[in-house]
Amino acid sequence: MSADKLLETIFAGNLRELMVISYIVLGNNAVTTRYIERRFHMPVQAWSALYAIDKFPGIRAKEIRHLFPRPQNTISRAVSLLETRGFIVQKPSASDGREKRLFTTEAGTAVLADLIEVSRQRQEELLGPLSSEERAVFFELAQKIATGPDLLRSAVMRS
Amino acid sequence: MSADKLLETIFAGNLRELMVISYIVLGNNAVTTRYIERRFHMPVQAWSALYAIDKFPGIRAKEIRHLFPRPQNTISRAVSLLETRGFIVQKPSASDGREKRLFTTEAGTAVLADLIEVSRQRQEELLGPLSSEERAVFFELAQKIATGPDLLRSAVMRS
DNA sequence: GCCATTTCAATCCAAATGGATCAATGTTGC
DNA sequence: GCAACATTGATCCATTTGGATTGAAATGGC
Repeated sequence: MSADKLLETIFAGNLRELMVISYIVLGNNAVTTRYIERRFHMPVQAWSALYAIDKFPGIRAKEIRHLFPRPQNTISRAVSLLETRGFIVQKPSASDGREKRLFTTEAGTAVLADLIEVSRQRQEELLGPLSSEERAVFFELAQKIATGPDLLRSAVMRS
Repeated sequence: MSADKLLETIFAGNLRELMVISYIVLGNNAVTTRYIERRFHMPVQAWSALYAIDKFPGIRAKEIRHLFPRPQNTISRAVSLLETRGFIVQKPSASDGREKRLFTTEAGTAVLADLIEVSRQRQEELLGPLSSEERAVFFELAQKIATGPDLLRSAVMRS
């Protein structure tokens, strides 16, 4: 059966919304992850962390998790990698000795500019099928889902 | 800074669409993946494969990749796990000795029913913030993105 | 002030991942 | 018909992952 036919059937089932989201993300990740690793020699979570640190100078590692919900040690390693590369510096927090405040360096800002530009282009490509009105609607609805009460905590799938 | 404030800022940036999609998926995966592993003792890609095999009896391993774009060996291992568990059987294709046609067993169908039910409930939970009209629009737009020409092949991020 | 508890981030290590290779089978060109 | 090439799916193995633990620092109860 052709790929199109397979997709059409899956996207007509009960789980269509989960399926379509999963498909978009698996498909996009295959492209994006490999590219970023090849060109920038860092895992995606490192660039995510760099983006967060640049947007919020002085952010703490644990706060990055609020933006990119990944395991704690993943962030820890990403931060450590960014520091090794000289893209960020860590300054112990004045108010709490356990915390480290994170800041981008000039080198970090420079590499981030490239990362952002290529990501922005990729975003245009990905959303190419939508008109600008559709795109705005899509974002609005996705934001509602993202900020909904049950995204991170499920009653159905409670652990 | 509060988690809400952080998100608000990120969702106001240039990369807002990528950020919101990434946030939804990372957040949902943290919940879903752990639950499925604990309750069903299988990785997510195994249940995806089971779902595909049940929807398309006789599907080949390579075709599953069209539905769930994962590395080939990931599918291969998932299929092997499902067979070990007795959830599927493999029958060598009559027309091509390399191919194996995949079929669910009764045990496979039974466990899949539970998986589908809990996934459907999770889907309702996740999409709870949307009205049914919004939900239909969201799906339609997501499907456009999913079936767009550049999802799996990027000009910007060509490897 | 002191001990128990909590919180932050680093590290440990068993398990999973995925790019690369391989073996088996099919297809093509001649 | 056969040699070169392509395709399917399994396996290899170096790297990554993430749950669990640890260590260090802060907080709370009394």
